[in-house]
Amino acid sequence: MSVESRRGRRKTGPSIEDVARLAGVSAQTVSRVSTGADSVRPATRARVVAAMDQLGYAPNRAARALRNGSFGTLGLLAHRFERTGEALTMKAVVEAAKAENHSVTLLDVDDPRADGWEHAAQRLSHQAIDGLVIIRAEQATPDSLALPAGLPIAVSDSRLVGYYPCVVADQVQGSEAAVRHLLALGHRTVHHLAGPADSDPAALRAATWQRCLEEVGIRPPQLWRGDWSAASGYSMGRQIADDPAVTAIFCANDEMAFGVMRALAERGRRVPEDVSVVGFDGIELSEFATPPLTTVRQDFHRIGRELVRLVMLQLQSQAAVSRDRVVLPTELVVRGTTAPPPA
Amino acid sequence: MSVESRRGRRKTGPSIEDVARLAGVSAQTVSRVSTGADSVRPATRARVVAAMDQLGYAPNRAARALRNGSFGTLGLLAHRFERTGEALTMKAVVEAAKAENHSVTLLDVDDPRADGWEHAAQRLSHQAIDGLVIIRAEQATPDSLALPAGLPIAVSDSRLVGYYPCVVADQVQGSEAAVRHLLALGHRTVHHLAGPADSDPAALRAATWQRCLEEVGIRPPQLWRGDWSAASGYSMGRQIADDPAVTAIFCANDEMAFGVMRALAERGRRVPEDVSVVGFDGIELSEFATPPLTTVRQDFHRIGRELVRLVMLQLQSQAAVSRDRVVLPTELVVRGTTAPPPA
DNA sequence: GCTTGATATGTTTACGTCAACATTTTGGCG
DNA sequence: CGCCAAAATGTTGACGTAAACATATCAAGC
Repeated sequence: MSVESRRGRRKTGPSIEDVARLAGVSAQTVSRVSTGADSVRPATRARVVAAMDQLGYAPNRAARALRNGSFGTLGLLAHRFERTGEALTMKAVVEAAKAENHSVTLLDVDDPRADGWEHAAQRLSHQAIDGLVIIRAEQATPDSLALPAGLPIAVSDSRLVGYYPCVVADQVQGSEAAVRHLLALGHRTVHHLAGPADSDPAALRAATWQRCLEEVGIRPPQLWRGDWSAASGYSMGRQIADDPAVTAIFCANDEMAFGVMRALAERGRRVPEDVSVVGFDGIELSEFATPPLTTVRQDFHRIGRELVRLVMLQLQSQAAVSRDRVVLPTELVVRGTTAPPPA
Repeated sequence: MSVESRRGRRKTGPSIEDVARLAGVSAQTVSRVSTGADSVRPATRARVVAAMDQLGYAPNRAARALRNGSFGTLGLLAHRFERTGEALTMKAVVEAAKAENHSVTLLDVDDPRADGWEHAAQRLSHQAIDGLVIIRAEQATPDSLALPAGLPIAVSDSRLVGYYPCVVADQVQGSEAAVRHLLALGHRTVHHLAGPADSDPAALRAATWQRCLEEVGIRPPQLWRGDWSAASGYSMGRQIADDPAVTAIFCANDEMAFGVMRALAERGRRVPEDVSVVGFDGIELSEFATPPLTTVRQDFHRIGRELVRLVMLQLQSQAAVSRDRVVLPTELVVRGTTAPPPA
């Protein structure tokens, strides 16, 4: 039968019927073999399997999804997932989902500012997904996401925390460790290069930095703000580097720390002899900066795994899952960019 | 009706029938509105749309896929897609697919060495995809991928090139530019830190490096081999740095260049005064290394777009697409890590 | 060999959608 | 007003699968 004759449909592979005919059994028996279930005599099973192999049969997922009402697919909503942290989380999500026999469909949001999230949410309902993982939905607010009711969801750091089951890294602990480490080295104050204002983790890191200083009676200096990119770190760094009073900079992520370090180098200020720098995230390259970057490591892999766990939990027990956050520890990794201030 | 009563299926949203009933039309009319097609009187259309909104109707994608024989989904097969190059390509693939109204499903391969690709290919046939994009399938060979016949495919740099429609960056041109740049600066020879032996792009870069040297009568020195990671660059770099004859290193990617530069710094060899370093890829952070890394930029975004284009081409015209490769230019970006050799 | 209870297999049906075909309504024109 | 083509809407059926139910086959005990 030609492709055209089939009412405009694209050709599909051999069906369960074809296998049944060849194996001399009913379609249902083939289905039983295919789902691995139930009681099928070994001889029959072998015949069916042989027929499957011969025809190159593979179950039609659309039909299965329609029949079962589930797709075996999780949606992954993110923007800028080419960033290291997002990419690592994503990787873990895919792995964890695979362990649960689910695949992952990427849902991109190009410009979250311009109603991108709404559009993504709109498209969502048209997607074939059983659950949704949202990572770093920075500009998204609970209202802006008109999510289908009953769709299992888990979110990572973002404003959505508290509205959905969520997984967060311990921003506070990590930021405290970073600031206190610098103070313990003898720095009179610590400057902060924050992430964008609409980012929840950025706000948390900045607030913690401020509190840590105030707790020891230091009035926090002017806060600098970047957009997570190394380029923004560089352009801010050029300004920061001109202030001789600056001896310690806590950057809200590693990329910006790279930018800052380049700016410092260009201004002839040595790291760590003249200025100490701390990053956040613990990306692979942070270890291979010159000198290696002191940073706060987040376990992105575990974040991804936990996100999937939360979604699968909702998927399996219809019951609602606690909206409390799962908090994962962070860890200060002291390397070569921090030292006591110049005498 | 309760969820349980529905024969164990998970609940699905309102169906086309529900909308039809509420709007007082037939299901087919709702379908027409939903597909945007055909002739529906404005008044009728409005009634249907209102009913859709009221019920929060969204077409069931599984049913649509079953009916149409297509899923509106592309598969993206990769391993280590947390790497910068892969992540950027992926991002472009998702964007381009979205422009074609397709979503992207991630297919991970954990350990390509141990029959990972076969498994991935196996799972593939169980996936609900209309086409497949393979990026950097390093260990995969055409034979190891028992891909469903007739599945539109496009591959990026890998051994699969030549077997499927493919998109590659111009490794040769980029590598030539890098090596010749170093020679032009006056270096007596150029060392090479290659990628893993089973990588096609790595082999191409190494071969081009070798040829460029031989063409000007230089006998290529020992080749060093890493695994793309910064850590491998570092450990190789520690050995390379001990050889005082080394004044120029062409690294097969930027991450390894970072590792090499840290190793050089630890050994007290200055970049670029004592040793020049060139990377490959042009990742964001390369610009913010200290000093900024001279590298060969690849347009990952364009690679991703082209991959999708090739798949969509096959999807639309049943005709087979040329298996010739689409070659995209690369560009040497000279920054701060290259200089004439020490006198 | 016959009954019985278990185990293996077959038959029917519905999942939600949309192409094809059938039917009704609309509007233009004599 | 009535006729007819064109436009709008309705009816039917099939896509491939698997649950529910129905039937057939089997092994064991008497």
